[in-house]
Amino acid sequence: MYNTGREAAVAALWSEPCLAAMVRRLHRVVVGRYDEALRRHGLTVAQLDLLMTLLTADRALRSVELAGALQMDRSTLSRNLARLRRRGLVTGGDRPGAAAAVTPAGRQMAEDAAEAWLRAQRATAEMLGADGVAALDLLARRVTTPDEEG
Amino acid sequence: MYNTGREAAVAALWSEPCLAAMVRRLHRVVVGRYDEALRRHGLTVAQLDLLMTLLTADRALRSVELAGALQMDRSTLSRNLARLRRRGLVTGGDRPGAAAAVTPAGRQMAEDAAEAWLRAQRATAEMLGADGVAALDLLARRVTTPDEEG
DNA sequence: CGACCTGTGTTGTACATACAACAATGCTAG
DNA sequence: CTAGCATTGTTGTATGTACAACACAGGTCG
Repeated sequence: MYNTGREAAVAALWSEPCLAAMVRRLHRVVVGRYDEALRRHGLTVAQLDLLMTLLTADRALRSVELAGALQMDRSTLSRNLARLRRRGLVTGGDRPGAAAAVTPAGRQMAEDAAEAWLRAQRATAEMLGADGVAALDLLARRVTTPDEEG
Repeated sequence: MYNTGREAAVAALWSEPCLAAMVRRLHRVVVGRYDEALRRHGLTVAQLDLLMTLLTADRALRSVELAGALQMDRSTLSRNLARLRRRGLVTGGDRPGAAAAVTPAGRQMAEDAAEAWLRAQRATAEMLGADGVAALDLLARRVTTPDEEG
């Protein structure tokens, strides 16, 4: 008999829940909550994440390092950074070798959004449950590439 | 002393890892893997998910039901569906009350992609580990709204 | 029968994301 | 000092996502 691979794969596709589908659903639900909470502060959770990554880094980061830290594509980071730059929330990072930095205005924006962020953080933790938060921690570690810097 | 809320929130923002940031990172890494595996078959994992949701549903679904099942916005589903419709992979779902259905071509596309999907599924399971997969299962359940149909 | 309302799908706009291709920078070798 | 070259940032294009606002049924009530 001629088969195997394909038919087994088709059977699995029909019967096994797709891990990516689970991740996408989780993403829509969780990110949606944060974005809703942050909306009136004029930030998305993606933008806040970028700002906080820069603010809490132990040194100034170039674009490529920031992209590596966040495990996102250079081009994605370039556009995210450009949006914040246009609004005066970050400077630099727009030339090879130039580090990016959060401006005082950017820091102010982040701090002004802290309360809304914390409400979303708490509400989400409650939705997920303590074991859910632990599960997410585990997954985040599993997908995080150890940064190779010294 | 005057404070509390705001300063505590700012302190938390600086010290607590953001759950949404973890979810976003997980999303980028996992979905990226599936999309890469599926690319040469002309499908994204989002599209495959949509097709399989329709194919495995126990009855024909209208757009609003499909959006509910996937917990995504009506407008998002409308565009995703429109892309597949333009390629002849689904029909219907374009008028209030009209159910959407996968065409034979759409089904063929999904089945042709099954092996690539399964490779990504297995590789991802290995990356996450058995406990990671269980963790993701738990999270998916926690964010899934029980559909209220009867 | 016709005028509303309600629910459903689409469209305008904006953001997040990635791949491919391009541009700009800086280093290195000659 | 200049010509390559590798690295890094941007841009073109496409998808996925959501909110607001609009368009389009279908049902109800007068």
